[in-house]
Amino acid sequence: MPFGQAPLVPINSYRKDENLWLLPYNAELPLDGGFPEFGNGQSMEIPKQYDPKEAEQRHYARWESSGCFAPEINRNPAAPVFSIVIPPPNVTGSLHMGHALQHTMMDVLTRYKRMCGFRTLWLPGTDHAGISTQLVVTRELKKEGLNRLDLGREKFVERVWKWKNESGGQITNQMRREGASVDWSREKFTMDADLTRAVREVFVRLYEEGMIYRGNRLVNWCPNDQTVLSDLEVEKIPQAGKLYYLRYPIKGEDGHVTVATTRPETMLGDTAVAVNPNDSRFEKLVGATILLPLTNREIPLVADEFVDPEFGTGAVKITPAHDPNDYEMGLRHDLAQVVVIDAYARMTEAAGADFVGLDRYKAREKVVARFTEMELLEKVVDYEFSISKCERCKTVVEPLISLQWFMRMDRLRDLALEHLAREGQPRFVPRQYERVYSNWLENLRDWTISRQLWWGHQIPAWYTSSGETIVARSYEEACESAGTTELTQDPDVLDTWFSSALWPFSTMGWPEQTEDLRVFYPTSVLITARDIIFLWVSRMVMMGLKFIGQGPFADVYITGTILDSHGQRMSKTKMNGIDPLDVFDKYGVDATRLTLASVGTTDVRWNEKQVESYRNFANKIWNAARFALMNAEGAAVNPSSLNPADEDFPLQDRWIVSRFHRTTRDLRVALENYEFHEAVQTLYHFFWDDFCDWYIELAKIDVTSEEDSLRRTTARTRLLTILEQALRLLHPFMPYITEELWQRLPGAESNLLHQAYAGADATIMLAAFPEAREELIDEKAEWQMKTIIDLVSRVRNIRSEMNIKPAERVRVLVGAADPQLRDVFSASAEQITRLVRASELSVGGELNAPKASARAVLTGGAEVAVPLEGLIDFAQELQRLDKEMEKLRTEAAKIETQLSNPNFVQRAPAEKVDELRSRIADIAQRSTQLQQTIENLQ
RNA sequence: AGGCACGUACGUCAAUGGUAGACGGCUUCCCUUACAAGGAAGAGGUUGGGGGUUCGAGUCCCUCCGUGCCUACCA
Repeated sequence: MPFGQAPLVPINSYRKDENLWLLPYNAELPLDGGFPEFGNGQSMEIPKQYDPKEAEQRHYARWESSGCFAPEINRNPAAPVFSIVIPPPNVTGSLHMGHALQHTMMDVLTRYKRMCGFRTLWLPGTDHAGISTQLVVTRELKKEGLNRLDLGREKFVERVWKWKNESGGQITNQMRREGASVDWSREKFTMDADLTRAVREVFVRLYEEGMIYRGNRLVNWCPNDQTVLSDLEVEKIPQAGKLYYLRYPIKGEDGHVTVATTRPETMLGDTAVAVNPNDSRFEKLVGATILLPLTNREIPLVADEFVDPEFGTGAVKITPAHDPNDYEMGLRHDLAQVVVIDAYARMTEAAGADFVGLDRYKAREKVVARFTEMELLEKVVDYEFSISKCERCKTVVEPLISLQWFMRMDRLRDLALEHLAREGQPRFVPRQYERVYSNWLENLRDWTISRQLWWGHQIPAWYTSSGETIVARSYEEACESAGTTELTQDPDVLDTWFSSALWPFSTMGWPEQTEDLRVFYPTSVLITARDIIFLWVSRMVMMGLKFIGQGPFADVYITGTILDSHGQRMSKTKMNGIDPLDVFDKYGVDATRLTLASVGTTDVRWNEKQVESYRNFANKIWNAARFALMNAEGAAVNPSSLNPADEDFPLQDRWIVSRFHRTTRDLRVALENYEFHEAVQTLYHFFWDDFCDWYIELAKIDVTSEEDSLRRTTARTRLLTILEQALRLLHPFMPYITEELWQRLPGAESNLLHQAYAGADATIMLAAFPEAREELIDEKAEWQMKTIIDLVSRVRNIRSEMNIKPAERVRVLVGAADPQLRDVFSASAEQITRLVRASELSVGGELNAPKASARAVLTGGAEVAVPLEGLIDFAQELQRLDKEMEKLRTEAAKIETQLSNPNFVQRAPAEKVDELRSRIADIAQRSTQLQQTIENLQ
């Protein structure tokens, strides 16, 4: 069971008002029926604290089974398309922070576009992960005292499938917990029959075009995993080592040449010594013959530009069979390749009778000992260099000459570079990765695609008894082509990344020209981590261009990395990983998603406090909804109630509508530009600051009125409607809590769905994402509210600074010369009175306050006074006003400096200059009034 | 060795070249019937150092210092 049933936890048992209200549906989870029924419009008891587990258990199965995730839910044939293919996690994997991060972003976009009415597909699946999976099963066998050779290939592969079917893919259940709105009906696995078919098709076509070939090359070999590795699967690790200076005698002379090496044991396979042709020290020696110690071989001294005269002794030993550079040089000089190390990193017979069978490191000691005996070891110095290790098992890789399959990359590379140059695709976010990507492509070398494993796509090449190679789509086709059934298939499998490279189109049915391929390819965006730009992103681009003729995605978004709290990378070996499932349990999925969505493209340290604050935000949403629902009688969600053209539209309503549309606009822009952090900030502040702190407080008087009036119903309707709209904005980020609350709102029904989903079950995930209506962004209302907020804040500041107890009522006097301003204050007098806890609020043209008052000057020139007869400490008040004055002076000084600079006035945009002028005017007016106030006090 | 990124409040991070912000933490006050996982009011910054471009630089350029990451065929 992926997510266990959470027990009901008594809420906050220490609290005096502990409530044990139970939701009507606690006894049974509605997993079988429709969406839970909530009392539409009837008042109901709702817990004070949000329990995320409740909602998390309730909705996912419902969404999935009612087909909400599948693009078919969209009934609009002309709908625009949005598609993403998931970077397939390893089938052996379990969810880690990196997945959770990427999935959150993909889900946010997918849910957003779906609500916008797009035909939306997010296609899930897993990767067969060749080596990892084979190792997992091998370990399992080991516990039974078996190894894979005991079973044989066929049985072993069967066993891996069994493992895959039983234990693989736990990550898919974890993704359900995340709320990922992927279309499970299209789930793929890289070794599914149809994907295997695509793999073979690609292999055969590339082979036929000469882009796949088999040959002997020096490759990276892992002596532990017994397989070849591509360059990208090898990691270079700096390491303290030694540099050995070995003397090689020169034939026919007394002298010797000294070479420096980090790997003395390879000298047994040397077939030359090389020097730089321009190195005068060795000029006479080029062409000489060297007597290679410990062997009976004579080797030439050759000249090659590659040799750096500055390094070591200027003379280099050449071992073409065991070093990549030497290999290349060997080809240039037609040198013999003497293989002295085998696949198990042991010395071969060619290394000589004294060394055969020795491990490479034992052989090293022995070579060094012999050189010492013969007095041919000149010196040994400490030396730091990079050593190549197998990325997976950390064994030191051995360069070996081996018969493998390779893919020529030159033409594919050119396709990708052209795609970038001509169409600017893929577009990388952030931009700088474009260069990383293109630089890598430019230096691309052939790709070793065969692996000596059993688990994977076996190479579709067969050999006849006479050694002929047949590459075909199937055994049958191969037989036909060979004219015999006596064929042996190549035992190797393909690099896992070969099938991954085809993922964006193989998952959509290619090579068939399917409807999915036509509709959903190319995909809209790829969201992934930067470490697979080369391994995966570039290869998908090349394959997509080659086989479909179009790049696989328009945009590539590269996420940052989540580091641990000390700034270290999270890793299994370091045991410093944070398990996203633990975070879900502790703070809820929605809060975790908000945290993750706030991670941009740079690395961030994991900060649990951040999750906690978003958990609090979820609770805030819950309680705002709780308030609305507790006061919902007689009202229901009604979008047409938010038309400010209607009469009787109080300031707070005009204002919140304006803020809402501004928020919607900013949010949409942020999402379209992948500015997730910006999007979250925008939502957070709209909901908490605008909606909760001000709108609800201002609307409270009407909404909670005892009397059943039209005014009350209207206020309630608007509150519910704004809330409903806000939940829609939040939904892509916080799918669970928004659905949970939405389902409870009276009037939240199928008529709110986007028209593309007409007829579907009512769910917020199919509700229309709000449109930003510019004409409803009301600058005047926002300015008016700003003055009210300013007034309220000033009075509160006075109360706080004067130590007036919260319970104590004060008189508040406002003087405003501007009649419009007076109207604004008067119209909202009731609300202001409540917010500043005043006994009385009077608004007049000028301020007639007793001397013993605390005062403040507002933006726009209004003044406010709080009479504090007997309470006021004049010295303290003076200090407070001085501080205020100081603030104004500092600000004024800054602006003055700018305005007094003739260059600024001349060259800055007029708009900017005007802005500063009006600000300075406002400050000047306030300063004058403040100064007057201060003088009156003295 | 090259390349890229980063360095901003006590912490973690934001800021199309135009008034440096958020969240957490901290101080003071408040269990005010949506929410103490809350409310109100505050304190806290020469944006790593130095130079330059610009009317104006956290932002662009140079340089130095620190920190990460990636690429590379110096034995």
